[in-house]
Amino acid sequence: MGNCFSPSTFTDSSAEPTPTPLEHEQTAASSRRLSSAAKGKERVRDSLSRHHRRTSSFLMGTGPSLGALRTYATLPNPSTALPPSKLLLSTPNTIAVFDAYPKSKYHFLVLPRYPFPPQSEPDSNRSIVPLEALDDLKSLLLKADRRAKKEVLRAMADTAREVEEMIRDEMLKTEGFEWKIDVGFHAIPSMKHVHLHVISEDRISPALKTKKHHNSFRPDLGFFISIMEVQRWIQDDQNTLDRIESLSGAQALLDTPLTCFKCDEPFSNIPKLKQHMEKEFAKEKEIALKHIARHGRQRSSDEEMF
DNA sequence: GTTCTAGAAC
DNA sequence: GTTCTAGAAC
Repeated sequence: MGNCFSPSTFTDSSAEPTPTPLEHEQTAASSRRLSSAAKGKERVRDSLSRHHRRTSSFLMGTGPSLGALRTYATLPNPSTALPPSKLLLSTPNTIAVFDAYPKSKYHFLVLPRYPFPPQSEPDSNRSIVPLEALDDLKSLLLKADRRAKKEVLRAMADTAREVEEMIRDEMLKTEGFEWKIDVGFHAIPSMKHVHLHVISEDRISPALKTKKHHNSFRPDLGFFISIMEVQRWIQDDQNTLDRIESLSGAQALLDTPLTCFKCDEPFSNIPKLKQHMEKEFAKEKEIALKHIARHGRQRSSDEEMF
């Protein structure tokens, strides 16, 4: 696997800079300003409607960054269309991609593909869910039938497990020990197309810059929802509308005061928290490496991981 | 989702 | 004076 897996390459896979033709348009417009008042008004109107189209496309998640996942998920052949710097793996029903702005040392997204064929015929172009049901978790809960929900979530969970194994291999290679990995959804995502985060539990990354970043991945807060919890909702037939209401109410959780989610220590700003997370990781690594030196392994064979 | 930046916090 | 956050723009 080599360094194609290393977090440092994540930054290479980050989204292309947003093209900004606005400046050019304005220059061209101003050079013609005196030629004709009527044409001038026309240009202003054009420019305004272009601006509106662009703004609304961002809000609808079809812009260059907010709509990227939908583009990936609907590719007929992701492994030829996407470079290895973006695509980790693909199956008939799912793909796993590098998060363009990883919030930990390892951070991937698992997406259901569309069309999403039934497991019985993986090569068919038939989809057991409409595309609208794959907009986000809420849409999946509302617009897919129970059987399809379970199938989509199971396919995503299976791929997430595969991604976890790859991450653990890499952890062992680069740090000499393995640490926890979280698998879950954001209650309120900002990118279109339902995506499952597979993220190592260290929160050490240059792209983690704000309180909201940190809070949105806290495993204990409620904004980050483990896939096992979502699968329980469906398995136990819990009221879908109640679950969706709880998702919508999660926005306020992001304003929770900054504390280390491992030891609860409060911090007055992000740089201080980031320093602390480095220390937490160093401490965890030291303990794990000592344990391995003593026992020849990180966990005993009859013990559950973590 | 990120970037940019004004002004709050220090 | 510098650091940092939060809100608007994209």
